[in-house]
Amino acid sequence: MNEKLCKNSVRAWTNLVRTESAVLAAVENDLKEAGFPPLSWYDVLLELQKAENGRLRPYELEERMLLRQYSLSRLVDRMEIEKLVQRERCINDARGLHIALLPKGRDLLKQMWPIYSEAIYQHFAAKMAIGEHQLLADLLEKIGKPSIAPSA
Amino acid sequence: MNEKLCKNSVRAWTNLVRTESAVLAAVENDLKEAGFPPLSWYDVLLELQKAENGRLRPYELEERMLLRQYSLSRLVDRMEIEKLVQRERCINDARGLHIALLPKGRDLLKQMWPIYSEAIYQHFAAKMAIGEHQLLADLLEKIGKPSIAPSA
DNA sequence: AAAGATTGATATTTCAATCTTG
DNA sequence: CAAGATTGAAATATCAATCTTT
Repeated sequence: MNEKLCKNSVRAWTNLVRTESAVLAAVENDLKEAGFPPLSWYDVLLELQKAENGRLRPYELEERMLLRQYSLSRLVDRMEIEKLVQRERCINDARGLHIALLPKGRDLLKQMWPIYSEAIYQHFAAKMAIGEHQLLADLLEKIGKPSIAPSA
Repeated sequence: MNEKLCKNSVRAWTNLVRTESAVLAAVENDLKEAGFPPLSWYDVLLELQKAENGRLRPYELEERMLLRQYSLSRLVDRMEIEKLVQRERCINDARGLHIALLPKGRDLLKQMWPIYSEAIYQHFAAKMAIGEHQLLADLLEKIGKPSIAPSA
């Protein structure tokens, strides 16, 4: 152990990594069995749909999806081939692009949700009591935020 | 949404995936900056150390680490090259192997823990209040278990 | 045929440049 | 030079087939 970490901290950490991995694999598997692409594709489409005008700059997508630049660049390559999204030159800043959601991408989003939501329910939500969903959501949100006031 | 999923269920799911990904990336980054191999190497070494005689069958490691057979096979290849572990023929069952922890692997485990535990503390444990560590650990454990009595 | 494990071919991710514009 | 984005080469992960033993 470590002077700063108690048994429950380590147990929480281990469970976070193992549980996420197991549930995510189960959900991805359900999507694949239904003939759908990976969750990362869904995430791109969803972020674009939530955005104003159905388009975002690559760096905005990277921030929201926690991806590296080069990962996203190649993900967009594949999605562009399938006509789900489309790169567009940016007017304000000639260094940049917009990634735009295409109709086929909007359709895929709609088709995937029934399978995806059922998988989330089966492999994740159904395991907890009602109040625990909010409890878990709040706890995890806390972990994502800075722990202490940023020092100079 | 979906008739079965409420807003908090979806929020919990999203936070689980995003938070795990962000914290894991931060921890992996600290290990790499200290010149250490990825966490998956640590996990293999730790499971072997916890096991009787410091050795396990590949399929036992796969179960404990949630890896596919072929992933582990190649992971062990790399670790064997570094003399951290060693494959040994299995006496009882000639189809199988044992993977044995070597002294160099035991040392690496010891050297990595200070960096690893500090990273868990900084990026994860320090974000929560004392009682919340156990709360989170228990909640996540629940999700890993079967939801209903298995039907026939 | 099933269980334990590995391997060839392919897809994806990662690192380290690279290119273009602000 | 820094920011936005991409790319070649190398590392890793995945799928499907394979091999050996039960």
